Amino acid sequence: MKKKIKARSVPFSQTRSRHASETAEDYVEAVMELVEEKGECRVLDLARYFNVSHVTVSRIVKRLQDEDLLYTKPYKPVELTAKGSKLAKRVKERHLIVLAFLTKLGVDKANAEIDSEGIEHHVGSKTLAAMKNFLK
Amino acid sequence: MKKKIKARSVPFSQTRSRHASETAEDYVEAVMELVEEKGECRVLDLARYFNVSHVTVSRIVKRLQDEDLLYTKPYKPVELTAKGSKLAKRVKERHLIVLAFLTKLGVDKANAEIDSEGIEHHVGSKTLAAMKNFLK
DNA sequence: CATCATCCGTAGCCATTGCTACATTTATAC
DNA sequence: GTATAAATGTAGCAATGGCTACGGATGATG
Ligand SMILES: [Mn+2]
Ligand SMILES: [Mn+2]
Ligand SMILES: [Mn+2]
Ligand SMILES: [Mn+2]
Repeated sequence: MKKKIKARSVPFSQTRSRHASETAEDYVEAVMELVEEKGECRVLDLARYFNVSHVTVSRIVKRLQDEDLLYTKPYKPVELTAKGSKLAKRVKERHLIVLAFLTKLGVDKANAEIDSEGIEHHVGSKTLAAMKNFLK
Repeated sequence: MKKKIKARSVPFSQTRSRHASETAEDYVEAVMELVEEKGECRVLDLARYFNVSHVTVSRIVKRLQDEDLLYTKPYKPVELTAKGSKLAKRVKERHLIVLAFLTKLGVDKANAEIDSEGIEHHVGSKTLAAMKNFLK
């Protein structure tokens, strides 16, 4: 009889799917923060924020506008749509929970900020609930 | 005076860098596990493991061979190099710690397996140490 | 209002990771 | 040994997200 190989395809498929939404999540969160801090969010603000070129930002903003998450016009600031704003709030809340969780776990601020920026996108509802519970 | 925008580029740069190593990490870990479980690791084993086509696997194996992590010849099994084996052990150990950590935190097995597959690549040495400490 | 610096768009390149379709090699069955 | 099945390779396409180079638009300065 053939040896059974443990099915591991589900976690990998889920991880790929999460990576596919990662850019959208980071961008709407960034736009929300930049609008709060500066009053408006320009392409170059996002480029500096993410440390990428303005070309990369411009193309991604266009795609997210097609997905109805962002709104902009040529040479105008980038704004959140209603859908984008809703997503941004969810994403930011999750990010803050992950950051607070790592901090309470004993990770220093700098490393908690670095690691939470990646971890946030891989935290499902069950894990998020467990983190919230730990924080109480 | 212009409002100071908090510098957030470091976490994003680090996250991009971690994503760039993610495929290599997952592949060497998979090869190690498949060799352990089946005796050898074929291209199609990896395709089923990751739930991607054999073409995707074949191209990635070629790249990782160039990076001296894997070794193979046409129509032959895929093997780990010394460098790949060393990386696989580190990666698998980290993965197991993250999985055990989530489980101890109260996350069910299925979700812990899904989330840990993505989270593992964003856990730095400080966070890993904090998780290990929590497990004690 | 003319100039200049800044911001932004476009063209075009690359790497990575997905895919289907088809060709070839290897292993299995008869 | 030959036919068939399975595994692997190759060709070629798409989406995403990096980049540089260049040119046009916008806004500030004088
Ligand atoms: Mn993030
Ligand atoms: Mn974030
Ligand atoms: Mn993984
Ligand atoms: Mn990730």
